Amino acid sequence: MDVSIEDILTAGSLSAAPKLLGCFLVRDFPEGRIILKIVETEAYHQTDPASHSFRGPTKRTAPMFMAAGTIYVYFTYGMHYCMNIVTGKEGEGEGVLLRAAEPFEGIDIIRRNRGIEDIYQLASGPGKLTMALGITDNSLSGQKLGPQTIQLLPPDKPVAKKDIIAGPRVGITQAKDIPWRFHIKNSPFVSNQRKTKLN
DNA sequence: TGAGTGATTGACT
DNA sequence: GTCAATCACTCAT
Repeated sequence: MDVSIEDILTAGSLSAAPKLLGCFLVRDFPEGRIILKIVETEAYHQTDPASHSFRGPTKRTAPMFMAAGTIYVYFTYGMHYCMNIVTGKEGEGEGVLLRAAEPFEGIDIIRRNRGIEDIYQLASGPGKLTMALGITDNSLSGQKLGPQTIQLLPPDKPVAKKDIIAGPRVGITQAKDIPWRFHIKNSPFVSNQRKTKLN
């Protein structure tokens, strides 16, 4: 079964988020190539009040309304960047937040980007993930995935459905039956969830 | 024009 | 387990 990245992304965020698990993020540095395997994602949709796109496009969120495959980087909490991949059709304001990844190749370079050694801490959170990828500003926001930026490659073998955990977020009133958050079962690389209210 | 907010992290108790 | 740091962006005056 051959599923292209394009097929995954154009299907919409709720469909794309679980399918992006196991995909690889590739970025080339002068020192070499780094590869990270996505282990945790979160879907965002214009109908989600928590989504940046909820109130329509602004100067900051404009990339989220661009074509599928566009990178949307935003700055938050005064110190952290988060990376989204735009999904769905142009103008829909859908995206998938990359929350955590497993270092796969170029670990030395990732360690240098992060400034720490612990492999389980290299990309186990949205802010850490961007840092591991060498994202230190929002210059990638609005650009397309690709060799000049960051490449997204399909999984070597698709993640089995039984190994994907879907967790609905709490605290939202709309579409609360839809699970927005996905991660790979038993992966030690998923983000630290101490702060999430998963009662 | 200014106050409030937040899809987090890491340091400290 | 608790809390401060820090700033772009939004919304309300």
